[in-house]
Amino acid sequence: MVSIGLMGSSLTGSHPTLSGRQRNPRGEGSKLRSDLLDAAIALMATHGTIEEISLRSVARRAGVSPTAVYRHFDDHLDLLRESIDQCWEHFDAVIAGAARDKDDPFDAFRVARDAHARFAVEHPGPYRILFSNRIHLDITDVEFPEVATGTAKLPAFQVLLELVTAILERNHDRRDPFFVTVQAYTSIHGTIDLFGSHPDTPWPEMQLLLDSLTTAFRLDPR
Amino acid sequence: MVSIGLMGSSLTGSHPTLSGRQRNPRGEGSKLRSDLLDAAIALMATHGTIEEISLRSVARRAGVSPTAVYRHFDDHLDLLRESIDQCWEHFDAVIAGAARDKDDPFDAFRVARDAHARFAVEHPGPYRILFSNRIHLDITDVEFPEVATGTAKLPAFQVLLELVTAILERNHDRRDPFFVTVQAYTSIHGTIDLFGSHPDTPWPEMQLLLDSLTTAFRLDPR
DNA sequence: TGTACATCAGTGAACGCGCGTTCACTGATGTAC
DNA sequence: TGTACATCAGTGAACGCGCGTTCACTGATGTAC
Repeated sequence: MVSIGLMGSSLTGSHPTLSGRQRNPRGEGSKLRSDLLDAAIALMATHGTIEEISLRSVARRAGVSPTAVYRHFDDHLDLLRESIDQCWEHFDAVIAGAARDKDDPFDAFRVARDAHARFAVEHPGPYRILFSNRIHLDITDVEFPEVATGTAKLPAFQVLLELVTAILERNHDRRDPFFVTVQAYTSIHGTIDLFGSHPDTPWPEMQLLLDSLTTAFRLDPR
Repeated sequence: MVSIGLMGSSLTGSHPTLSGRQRNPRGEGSKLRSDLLDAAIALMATHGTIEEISLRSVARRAGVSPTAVYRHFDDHLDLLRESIDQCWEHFDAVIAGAARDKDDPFDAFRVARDAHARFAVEHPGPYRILFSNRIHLDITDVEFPEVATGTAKLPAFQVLLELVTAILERNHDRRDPFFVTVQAYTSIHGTIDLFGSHPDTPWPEMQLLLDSLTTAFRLDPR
């Protein structure tokens, strides 16, 4: 197993409704900040939509009054934004952590790919919030802007890109690594997303499907 | 072009805020029903999330008082459910309509695939609402249940399945048509979804990507 | 060593808002006699 | 042909709720003198 730094975090859903909370000692007020972020991420797990996560519900979950939130965040939106950033960090750490152990790029790719899928299966709420197609709609009064999408800062994608580059080199394959990575990345995501959105459809085994995609994109050793 | 039955529907975003509406004549009260569904779908286009579509906003959009909604729908949830069903019908009609014209299964597959992508690009809000991974979370008090997912009634998928079956037969390809269709379907969806959720990333041309996927899955004539 | 005070980590009441839903109603129009 | 009445397509006021945010506050704790 890999040290991914989210054991004990609320992503694992371990501590449910921490109430009976007592005031932080002097100088450690910023602990509430991370408690609130954890609470928000825990709520992602049960809601799967940012819009449903209210400031008050986060405060409630953290065992604190709504007004306390304003000591650490500008407003509701700021709280959500920071929570999502934290969630991305978890995700990226999982992918990068999984790949780090393997020397062989073929192994590393498979492991990273599976880590991506496992994250999505184990944390469907956060995954949905991170990835789910929140499109730029040309309206002016957007209350929930494109918090999740950020400009091209996709460390998990970068990891895959490096691995694919190494694989193509090993295979003396002249295809464009970026293009192939996009193929792989979108396929992995699409598989996960459709499995999640149509759970009643009798899909094939996900592992089988992921393997078949890797083969179709010629990312196996040849 | 294909007759897909959504010209003039609010999916096209044509009529903006129909107010100044006057009472339907006797016996035609059910016109309001479809007006309300149209209004709801129009709001999908600007919101991209069911949770943000309130009963009152739909009524407002249709130029009618909130209480009028109850003449045609049980409650808020019923209204949303029906709207989404209507939206699925639009989508399925687009895919089926696109494929119907072509005799050659290779052509038909490409056209259906592109129609899927075009729908997603042109109607990102509805597409997101239809497809976006609303996972079954094991909580009891779900206010917005799995309206979008329905059990395996995916006519658009069925269309692709038939085309892939025909293609494999033509190519004397012994692979399982269902499995290959899943590969193709998830890849198409994944591409669309990631393009939508990371619009700032400099992805390759979508058409290029879709073609490359078709090739990778060996769905071209050989 | 004692005490005044500043700082820190919060709380609690209150606000205006939009929401889903209820209830009693209005007023035009077709129909039975 | 005239009129009473039922039906239909809605309206408008009111409710209780949770929300984001504001404001003034509380009470424990460290620190300066």
